[in-house]
Amino acid sequence: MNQQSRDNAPRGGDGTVGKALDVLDQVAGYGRPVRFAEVLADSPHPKATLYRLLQTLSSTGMLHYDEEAQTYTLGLRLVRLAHVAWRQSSLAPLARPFLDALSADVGETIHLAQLSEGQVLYVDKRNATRPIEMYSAAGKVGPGYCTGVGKAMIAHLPPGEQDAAIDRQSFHGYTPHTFTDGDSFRAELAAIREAGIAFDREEHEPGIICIAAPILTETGRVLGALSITSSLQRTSLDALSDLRPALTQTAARIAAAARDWQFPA
Amino acid sequence: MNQQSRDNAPRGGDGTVGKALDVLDQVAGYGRPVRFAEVLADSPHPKATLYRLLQTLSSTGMLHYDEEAQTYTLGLRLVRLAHVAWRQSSLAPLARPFLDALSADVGETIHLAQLSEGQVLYVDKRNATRPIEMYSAAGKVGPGYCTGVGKAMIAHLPPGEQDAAIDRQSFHGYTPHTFTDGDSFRAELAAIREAGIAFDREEHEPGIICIAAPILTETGRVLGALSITSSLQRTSLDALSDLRPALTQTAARIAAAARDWQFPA
DNA sequence: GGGCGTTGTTCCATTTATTGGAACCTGTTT
DNA sequence: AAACAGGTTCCAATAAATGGAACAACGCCC
Repeated sequence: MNQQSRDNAPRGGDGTVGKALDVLDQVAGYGRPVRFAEVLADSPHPKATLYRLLQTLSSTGMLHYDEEAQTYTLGLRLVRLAHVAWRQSSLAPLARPFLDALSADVGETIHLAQLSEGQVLYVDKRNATRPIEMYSAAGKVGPGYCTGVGKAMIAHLPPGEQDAAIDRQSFHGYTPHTFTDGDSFRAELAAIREAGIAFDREEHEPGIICIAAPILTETGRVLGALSITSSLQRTSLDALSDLRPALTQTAARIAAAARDWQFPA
Repeated sequence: MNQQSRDNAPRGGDGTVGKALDVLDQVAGYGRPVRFAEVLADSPHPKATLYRLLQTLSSTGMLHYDEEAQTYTLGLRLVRLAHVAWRQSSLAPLARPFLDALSADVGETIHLAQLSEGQVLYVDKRNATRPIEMYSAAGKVGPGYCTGVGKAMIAHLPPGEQDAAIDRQSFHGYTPHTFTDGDSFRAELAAIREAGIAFDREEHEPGIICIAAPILTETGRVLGALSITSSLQRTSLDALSDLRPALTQTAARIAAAARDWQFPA
């Protein structure tokens, strides 16, 4: 919620549908029921326009209007759609056994992420102590420019998409180590592409470091990224680097599984 | 997927946004990557219109277009939105402890459902043997007119919404016991409202029976429904009826929790 | 290798929906 | 009673969606 409002810059732009979906994102951003006036205050649209957008979204089931409380909440139609989206376009169901194996192997926190609108969407997670509840991890969003997984994915994007992704970054300085401008970030991306692996050197949270590898198809397309995260209190970047073989091997296995598993039809 | 294609009649209708969302539903309905021509074949829209609709949805991140395979899949933006929708407008997170208690108490399969567009959306589930994986249950959709939870919810809808919900039913005869027309269904609804409880007498699947109770606010608004399901091999409707107190008590507790838990803000 | 059907994409005048300023309700406060 | 804020409706100007048809890009069969 805090960093979401900072890094979210959806600007779907395109036509009426884009505007409607932006409103949807906005309502989602509150994370709680909201009244018309609240939405209006944060909206670029005039009153009547926003009113009808909300009405349209409600009548289509994407939003739910609570007449008692006069508030809008996200609709159940979204949950329905997302269930399909999850199984269909997320690596999580497929990668699960590989994550389990890696987790048992290295015993550190593991993230599986994909790129959504230039941001990092965590689709699965493993914790050292005990596995964290699955759905709570799915759907969490983080910045792309200062996380290991984000940098690993953006670094391996084709040039055009990479530029688009960089344009979407907000470059907020979370820590002294955060890249805060496009130029130094591009240099970092080049280094990552060279090395085939990305590090998070306390760029998002102080004391938190990680090593991340992209998950790529045979043709080099970015499917997602995998990371092993820890803290400086427990380990060091050098020590994390020792886990690189396990990490890249798991990433390769997930990529292979993704290739074999298109269309059971 | 099988019964989904039979009972799905979203017809969001309203304006351009409604059409776009219908296309989204359609793509979701395939449950796999689809090509343009496939979508076109099942679409009421002319080629050019559908083309731009898909383009718009892709550019907004609701759909993802795979250039390699030339296929459309649901986009990750949906997963992102749905995560919020799940926590915000689903009873599941709140009802979880009560479901656990009921499950431990009665030892039968338990469903927690909500009404979405006239259909039943299962938002949580407990199994007698061992708890089923949570997310796989969330998002599953079933018919409203031949499930215990569906009938319990529709029976307690205010008249206008009830009519709208009945209009959305497809009344497919799954079994000899299924209600297949609006009139007999309305009579059943009246009986359910009278009794305060609904039974599924093998109306959806042969041999499967259940007892279901609505979850209502103090003002009588339908929040969802709760059911205990079993099979005729293991028990009977009479035996299930004995569980009625446990069921209604749990439903009441969930309703109370929902009342207390609006806006922690 | 040249026709030829299939699939996907673009064009553009017509049609239709969206827009937003302003007026209008409705319940609440001073 | 009057002022007020949050909601809702109207309607002509405006911008977007529409879809028929023409166009491009393959792959396939002869």
